[in-house]
Amino acid sequence: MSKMTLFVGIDFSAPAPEVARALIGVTLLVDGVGGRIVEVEAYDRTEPAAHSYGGPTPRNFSMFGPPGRSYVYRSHGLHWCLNMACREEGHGAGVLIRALEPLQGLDAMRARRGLDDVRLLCSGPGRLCQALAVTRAHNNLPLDAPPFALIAGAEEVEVAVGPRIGISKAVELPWRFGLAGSRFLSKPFR
DNA sequence: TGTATGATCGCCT
DNA sequence: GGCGATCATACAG
Repeated sequence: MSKMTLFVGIDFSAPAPEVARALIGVTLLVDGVGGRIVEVEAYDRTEPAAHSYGGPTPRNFSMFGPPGRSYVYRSHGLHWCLNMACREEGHGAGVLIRALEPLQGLDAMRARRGLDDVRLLCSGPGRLCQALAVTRAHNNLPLDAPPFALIAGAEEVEVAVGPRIGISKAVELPWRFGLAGSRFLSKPFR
């Protein structure tokens, strides 16, 4: 495994579901603001719910570049969503970051979100990007260099698994992963 | 607690 | 021209 793809103990050249599971409990910061990752989803080119399904396009090209880079896209015309590219270069896979447990920069996040409730600051892919001020400017950047920072979790975590949310194809794949029992999930696991 | 709906943009067919 | 890897609000039960 290359040095470019291995940091915080995560090999981003591994398959998306493996990377997704490994990311639970890792702390993600953007310009020093962020928290612990509590919910993610895996996507892969071989499966029709993925943006990379069908090959590279102007929107999704960063999922086909080196693993360990960001893929940021706009959802429904108003929200930004953050992914981490994985698998080997050229494959087209990623992990969608769906929820964080806010830890650092609470005031900045509250101001950007326009609300006080910590539980609502980062409990959803669009919400978290608003709280961390992630936009198209953050697309296709290495995740182990500023403004991004990834910090390994200190303790073992129990990971819950279930079907992905908000998609209409490949609904049956159990590719949503979360920190079991966390109050900061976008939706509880059953 | 849940279902429905509008906002609003860019990519893909 | 249609359709989202969404969110906040509005209303029903």
